Amino acid sequence: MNKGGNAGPLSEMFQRLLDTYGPQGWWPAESRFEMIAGAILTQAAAWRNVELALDNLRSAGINTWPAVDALPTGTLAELVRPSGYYNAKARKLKAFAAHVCEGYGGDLDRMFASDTETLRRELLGIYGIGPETADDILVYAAGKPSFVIDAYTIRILKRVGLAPVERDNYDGWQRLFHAGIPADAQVYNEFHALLDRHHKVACAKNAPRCHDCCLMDICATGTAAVVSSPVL
DNA sequence: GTCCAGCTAA
DNA sequence: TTAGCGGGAC
Repeated sequence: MNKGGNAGPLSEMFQRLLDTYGPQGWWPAESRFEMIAGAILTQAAAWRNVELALDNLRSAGINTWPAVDALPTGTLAELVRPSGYYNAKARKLKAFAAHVCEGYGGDLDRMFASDTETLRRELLGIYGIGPETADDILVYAAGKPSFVIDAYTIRILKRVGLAPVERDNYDGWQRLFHAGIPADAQVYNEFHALLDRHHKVACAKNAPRCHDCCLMDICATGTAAVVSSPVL
């Protein structure tokens, strides 16, 4: 038994990434409202475009869930247009607003008072909140340890040579992290942010820059890529 | 023109 | 399991 799970390959990765890039200071939003709205708006969209949508909401004075609750869906859709899928996303924002307003009088602290698993199930029951968005909200708004899995996370881990014990799906990958890293919201927060950073600077989907990658010596793909094509 | 990518509904 | 939802970057 290793001390607090600190000797496993995931903890090794975390330390390497932290030493290389430093703390990332996530979530990149101005307020808890913008954090949660951003988590919904960033579904299948680049954060750059989400910022344009958040700017529109801010300019329109929409900065609370009761304000979203009171806004017509069509008006909301026009404001969030830059993030794409704007009609669907307006409906999702309205669903979250209705939930927090009708169930908790618009008070997020009251909604987030329950334990991690209870809150996660509750979030997944809201229209438009799937596993990744639920975990974004749990870690970055509620401060609860529920590891965020995204396409970048899975791509980097597969290249390094790690895989879930069970199914190759969201829950399987999340269980891999929960088994290998102590349940600490701050650590989950930082690790996910570092994986995003690593994807941007080194482990991109196409043409990863394996030279000077900080994980090179523990990466199954990187070491092979040096002598062949760097594209997986 | 091609790529990117989470969720719902069927 | 797959189609539909849409924008912006390149």
